[in-house]
Amino acid sequence: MGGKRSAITNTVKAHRSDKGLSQAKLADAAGVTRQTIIAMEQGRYAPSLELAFRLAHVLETPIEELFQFEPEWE
Amino acid sequence: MGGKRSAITNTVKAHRSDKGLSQAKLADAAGVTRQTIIAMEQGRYAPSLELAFRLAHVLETPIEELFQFEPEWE
DNA sequence: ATGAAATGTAAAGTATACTTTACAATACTA
DNA sequence: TAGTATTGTAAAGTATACTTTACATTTCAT
Repeated sequence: MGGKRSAITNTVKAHRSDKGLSQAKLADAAGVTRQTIIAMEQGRYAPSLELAFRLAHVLETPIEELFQFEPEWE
Repeated sequence: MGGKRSAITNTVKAHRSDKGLSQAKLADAAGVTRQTIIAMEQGRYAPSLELAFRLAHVLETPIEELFQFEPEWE
Protein backbone atom coordinates (compact mmCIF):
# COMPACT_ATOMS: atom_id res chain seq x y z
CA MET A 1 0.00 0.00 0.00
CA GLY A 2 1.28 3.35 -1.13
CA GLY A 3 3.62 5.25 1.11
CA LYS A 4 3.27 8.97 1.77
CA ARG A 5 2.24 11.17 -1.10
CA SER A 6 2.83 14.87 -1.32
CA ALA A 7 0.17 17.58 -1.07
CA ILE A 8 0.90 18.31 -4.70
CA THR A 9 -0.39 16.21 -7.56
CA ASN A 10 0.65 16.48 -11.17
CA THR A 11 -0.31 15.61 -14.71
CA VAL A 12 3.25 15.27 -15.95
CA LYS A 13 2.82 11.71 -17.19
CA ALA A 14 -0.14 12.70 -19.38
CA HIS A 15 1.56 15.77 -20.81
CA ARG A 16 4.76 13.80 -21.36
CA SER A 17 2.89 11.12 -23.28
CA ASP A 18 1.16 13.80 -25.34
CA LYS A 19 4.58 15.01 -26.43
CA GLY A 20 5.74 11.45 -27.15
CA LEU A 21 8.59 11.73 -24.65
CA SER A 22 10.04 8.87 -22.62
CA GLN A 23 10.88 9.42 -18.95
CA ALA A 24 14.56 9.38 -19.95
CA LYS A 25 14.08 12.05 -22.64
CA LEU A 26 12.09 14.28 -20.31
CA ALA A 27 14.64 13.83 -17.53
CA ASP A 28 17.38 14.84 -19.94
CA ALA A 29 15.51 17.86 -21.21
CA ALA A 30 14.77 19.01 -17.67
CA GLY A 31 18.30 18.36 -16.46
CA VAL A 32 17.44 15.75 -13.84
CA THR A 33 17.70 11.98 -13.59
CA ARG A 34 15.10 9.46 -14.63
CA GLN A 35 14.58 8.51 -11.01
CA THR A 36 13.42 12.02 -10.26
CA ILE A 37 10.82 11.87 -13.01
CA ILE A 38 9.61 8.44 -11.89
CA ALA A 39 9.23 9.45 -8.25
CA MET A 40 7.48 12.67 -9.21
CA GLU A 41 5.05 11.01 -11.62
CA GLN A 42 4.23 8.52 -8.89
CA GLY A 43 3.54 11.34 -6.45
CA ARG A 44 6.26 10.18 -4.10
CA TYR A 45 7.42 13.75 -3.77
CA ALA A 46 6.77 17.17 -5.20
CA PRO A 47 9.42 18.73 -7.43
CA SER A 48 11.34 21.84 -6.45
CA LEU A 49 10.00 25.10 -7.85
CA GLU A 50 12.97 25.20 -10.20
CA LEU A 51 12.21 21.76 -11.61
CA ALA A 52 8.55 22.72 -11.89
CA PHE A 53 9.54 25.69 -14.05
CA ARG A 54 11.80 23.52 -16.21
CA LEU A 55 9.11 20.89 -16.75
CA ALA A 56 6.53 23.56 -17.52
CA HIS A 57 8.90 24.91 -20.17
CA VAL A 58 9.74 21.55 -21.72
CA LEU A 59 6.11 20.41 -21.73
CA GLU A 60 4.90 23.83 -22.84
CA THR A 61 2.30 23.89 -20.09
CA PRO A 62 1.70 26.44 -17.31
CA ILE A 63 2.81 25.38 -13.85
CA GLU A 64 -0.72 25.73 -12.51
CA GLU A 65 -1.91 23.27 -15.14
CA LEU A 66 0.91 20.78 -14.64
CA PHE A 67 0.66 20.82 -10.83
CA GLN A 68 -2.30 20.96 -8.48
CA PHE A 69 -2.06 21.95 -4.85
CA GLU A 70 -4.30 20.15 -2.35
CA PRO A 71 -4.63 22.48 0.66
CA GLU A 72 -6.71 19.94 2.58
CA TRP A 73 -3.90 17.68 3.70
CA GLU A 74 -3.28 16.24 7.14
CA MET B 1 29.97 39.40 -0.48
CA GLY B 2 26.62 37.80 -0.95
CA GLY B 3 26.58 34.06 -0.80
CA LYS B 4 24.96 31.82 -3.42
CA ARG B 5 21.60 32.81 -4.78
CA SER B 6 19.15 30.50 -6.41
CA ALA B 7 18.23 30.44 -10.09
CA ILE B 8 14.80 31.66 -9.03
CA THR B 9 14.06 35.25 -8.14
CA ASN B 10 10.88 36.55 -6.60
CA THR B 11 8.80 39.63 -5.96
CA VAL B 12 7.37 38.42 -2.67
CA LYS B 13 8.59 41.40 -0.68
CA ALA B 14 6.84 43.84 -3.01
CA HIS B 15 3.58 41.89 -3.08
CA ARG B 16 3.72 41.41 0.67
CA SER B 17 4.16 45.16 1.23
CA ASP B 18 1.29 45.84 -1.15
CA LYS B 19 -0.93 43.75 1.10
CA GLY B 20 0.42 45.49 4.21
CA LEU B 21 1.67 42.21 5.66
CA SER B 22 4.70 41.83 7.93
CA GLN B 23 7.08 38.92 7.37
CA ALA B 24 5.64 37.33 10.51
CA LYS B 25 2.05 37.62 9.29
CA LEU B 26 2.91 36.22 5.88
CA ALA B 27 4.87 33.38 7.46
CA ASP B 28 1.86 32.54 9.61
CA ALA B 29 -0.58 32.69 6.74
CA ALA B 30 1.65 30.45 4.63
CA GLY B 31 2.31 28.02 7.46
CA VAL B 32 6.08 28.51 7.64
CA THR B 33 8.46 30.35 9.94
CA ARG B 34 9.62 33.92 9.60
CA GLN B 35 13.14 32.70 8.84
CA THR B 36 11.86 30.95 5.75
CA ILE B 37 10.27 34.17 4.46
CA ILE B 38 13.41 36.18 5.21
CA ALA B 39 15.73 33.75 3.43
CA MET B 40 13.39 33.53 0.47
CA GLU B 41 12.95 37.30 0.10
CA GLN B 42 16.72 37.62 0.22
CA GLY B 43 17.08 35.04 -2.53
CA ARG B 44 19.13 32.73 -0.32
CA TYR B 45 17.04 29.83 -1.53
CA ALA B 46 14.01 29.11 -3.65
CA PRO B 47 10.84 27.93 -1.92
CA SER B 48 9.41 24.46 -2.45
CA LEU B 49 6.62 24.21 -5.01
CA GLU B 50 4.17 23.72 -2.16
CA LEU B 51 5.24 26.93 -0.44
CA ALA B 52 5.14 28.73 -3.78
CA PHE B 53 1.51 27.67 -4.18
CA ARG B 54 0.68 28.79 -0.63
CA LEU B 55 2.32 32.20 -1.11
CA ALA B 56 0.60 32.66 -4.46
CA HIS B 57 -2.71 31.99 -2.73
CA VAL B 58 -2.08 34.29 0.25
CA LEU B 59 -0.74 37.09 -1.94
CA GLU B 60 -3.41 36.51 -4.57
CA THR B 61 -0.81 36.45 -7.32
CA PRO B 62 -0.04 33.77 -9.93
CA ILE B 63 3.10 31.73 -9.30
CA GLU B 64 4.59 32.85 -12.61
CA GLU B 65 4.21 36.47 -11.49
CA LEU B 66 5.57 35.92 -7.98
CA PHE B 67 8.55 33.87 -9.15
CA GLN B 68 10.87 34.21 -12.12
CA PHE B 69 13.08 31.43 -13.40
CA GLU B 70 16.52 32.35 -14.73
CA PRO B 71 17.56 29.51 -17.06
CA GLU B 72 20.95 31.07 -17.74
CA TRP B 73 22.69 30.08 -14.52
CA GLU B 74 26.11 28.56 -14.09
C1' DA C 1 9.39 -15.55 -29.53
C1' DT C 2 13.50 -12.73 -29.12
C1' DG C 3 15.74 -8.54 -28.17
C1' DA C 4 15.57 -3.88 -27.10
C1' DA C 5 13.35 0.12 -25.20
C1' DA C 6 10.72 1.82 -21.55
C1' DT C 7 9.15 1.62 -16.95
C1' DG C 8 9.69 0.25 -12.17
C1' DT C 9 11.92 -0.91 -7.42
C1' DA C 10 15.40 -0.41 -3.95
C1' DA C 11 18.79 1.65 -1.15
C1' DA C 12 22.51 4.64 0.31
C1' DG C 13 24.45 9.21 -0.22
C1' DT C 14 24.34 14.44 -1.13
C1' DA C 15 22.20 19.00 -1.42
C1' DT C 16 19.11 22.13 0.21
C1' DA C 17 14.55 23.78 2.05
C1' DC C 18 12.77 24.58 6.43
C1' DT C 19 12.79 24.73 11.68
C1' DT C 20 14.23 26.28 16.11
C1' DT C 21 16.40 29.34 19.16
C1' DA C 22 18.59 33.43 20.41
C1' DC C 23 20.03 37.87 19.85
C1' DA C 24 21.12 42.41 17.13
C1' DA C 25 19.76 46.33 14.41
C1' DT C 26 16.47 49.26 12.32
C1' DA C 27 11.94 51.61 11.96
C1' DC C 28 7.67 53.24 13.78
C1' DT C 29 4.61 55.41 17.17
C1' DA C 30 3.39 57.57 21.69
C1' DT D 1 13.31 59.53 23.46
C1' DA D 2 11.53 55.44 25.19
C1' DG D 3 9.26 51.43 24.00
C1' DT D 4 7.55 48.24 20.53
C1' DA D 5 7.15 46.20 16.09
C1' DT D 6 9.68 44.77 12.27
C1' DT D 7 13.55 43.20 9.96
C1' DG D 8 18.05 40.99 10.07
C1' DT D 9 22.01 37.56 11.35
C1' DA D 10 23.80 33.23 12.94
C1' DA D 11 24.12 28.42 13.69
C1' DA D 12 22.80 23.67 14.49
C1' DG D 13 19.30 20.23 13.51
C1' DT D 14 15.52 17.88 10.63
C1' DA D 15 12.97 16.77 6.43
C1' DT D 16 13.00 15.90 1.82
C1' DA D 17 14.29 16.62 -3.14
C1' DC D 18 17.59 14.72 -6.07
C1' DT D 19 21.60 11.58 -7.43
C1' DT D 20 23.87 7.29 -8.26
C1' DT D 21 24.02 2.52 -9.05
C1' DA D 22 22.14 -1.78 -9.96
C1' DC D 23 18.80 -4.84 -11.24
C1' DA D 24 13.72 -6.49 -12.27
C1' DT D 25 9.58 -6.14 -14.97
C1' DT D 26 6.76 -4.68 -18.69
C1' DT D 27 6.03 -3.05 -23.51
C1' DC D 28 6.92 -2.96 -28.27
C1' DA D 29 8.95 -3.85 -32.85
C1' DT D 30 10.86 -7.49 -35.65
